[in-house]
Amino acid sequence: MASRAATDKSGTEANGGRHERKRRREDEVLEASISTFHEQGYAGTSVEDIASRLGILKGSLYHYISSKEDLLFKIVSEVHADVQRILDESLGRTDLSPIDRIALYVRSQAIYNARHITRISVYYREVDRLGDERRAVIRRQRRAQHDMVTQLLTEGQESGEIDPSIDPKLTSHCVFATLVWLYTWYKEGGAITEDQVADCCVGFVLGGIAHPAGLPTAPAPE
Amino acid sequence: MASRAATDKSGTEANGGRHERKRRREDEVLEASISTFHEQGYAGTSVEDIASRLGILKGSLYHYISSKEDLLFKIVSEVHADVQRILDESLGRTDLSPIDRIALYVRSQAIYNARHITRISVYYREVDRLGDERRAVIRRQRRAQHDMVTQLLTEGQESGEIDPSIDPKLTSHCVFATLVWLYTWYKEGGAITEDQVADCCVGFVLGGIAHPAGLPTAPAPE
DNA sequence: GGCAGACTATCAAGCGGTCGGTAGATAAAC
DNA sequence: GTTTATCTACCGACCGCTTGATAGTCTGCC
Repeated sequence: MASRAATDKSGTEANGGRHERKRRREDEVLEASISTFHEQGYAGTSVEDIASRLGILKGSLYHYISSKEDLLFKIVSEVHADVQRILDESLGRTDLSPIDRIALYVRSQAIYNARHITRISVYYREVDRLGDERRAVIRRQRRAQHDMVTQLLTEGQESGEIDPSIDPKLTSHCVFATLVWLYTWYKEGGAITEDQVADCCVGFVLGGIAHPAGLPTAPAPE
Repeated sequence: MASRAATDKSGTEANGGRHERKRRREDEVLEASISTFHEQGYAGTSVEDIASRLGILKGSLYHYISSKEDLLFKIVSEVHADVQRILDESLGRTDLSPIDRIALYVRSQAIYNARHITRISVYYREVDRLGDERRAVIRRQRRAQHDMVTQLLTEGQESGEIDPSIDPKLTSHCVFATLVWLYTWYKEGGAITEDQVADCCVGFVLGGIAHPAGLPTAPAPE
């Protein structure tokens, strides 16, 4: 749904491509895992839970997977690739100004997140359940993404579009926050459309980084 | 630390108040649970893990707790009370304008979150592990908090301080996002101070909701 | 008839939780 | 001031159940 397009490479058959069907089943396994991990959490999900969702028994599921953690890693990797693609596509638009690139990125990512709540939720909540090495890999990749946004903010400051007084590193965390947090409150198929959500996020982020228009200084607490 | 003040009600003894010592131990149990839940997640934490952290055996820990879920509920309730207090204190400042109240709230909550990363992390990540009824209670309380911020944003729109084109309901989610997401990236005791974090959050949020043409008193160029 | 895909049976480990028991401090009784 | 009773905090073994994972068997499609 989210990542792979239907690239039929079987020459003769109409539907029953060998590898095609196997790949489709593997996608179903992944999909079932994502839903279950989303609902119950990784540690709270048993392999049997996933198997039940697929209508098979636990032992049968091991025909497709090598371990539970492997499953999580596959999910996280796949989502990461999606997120990276969105980031690359937006930041690669050198025909746009920095702030327009940010707007494009926020909009694209917001819509993706609204459309794939379960994936994003698992991607951000369950990384720590991976083994040490794999977790380190993901963390490094994520830091790279953070650096890309930070760099973009810095460019915007240099070009005079973005408030020069903000800290790009800290602020990019706020940008991610706005986007990621969607998974906790947005309901697919509800009254709020993806576009409304995207508009809200874009407006919030752009306002948060734009040149100050004489904002009031916050009073100190207490 | 976060919630209870030291109210010594033992009349005669200097230190060894009976109930005082028991209460202190209960706090240690809670503290150890918070740390372990934060590091390993609720489902990934065994009761034995917590007991080990306290230097006792699992069976002994049940002298203080009635169940694992009870422990989580106690933590969540305690943190919720803290968060509610911050919200009440900020929104109760009727001497301040709506936008100043928001700024105060964001600053107070940001500092609290930066100071209590582990608590906030557990509070927001592990609610779903509670039983149905308890989860419903917390969810209802949280929605009430959300409504309070939404209401405040609406007031700000009416008073002309806040961009009338934004959706208060959606935007308050963004405000919470900025604050809560802190637990994923801020490190206590690092190079970044709590004040820097708070400044960043306040700036980001105020920018994200401010009137696009600037404040009535300080109109912006462009 | 070969093989993918499902089932059955089983394992060792770990889980939350219970229970009988005890060492030591405290407090009351004599 | 010694004995007796009570309480707190903890131990360590155990129960019933679930877990992730493995191995062997059956079945039906190409």
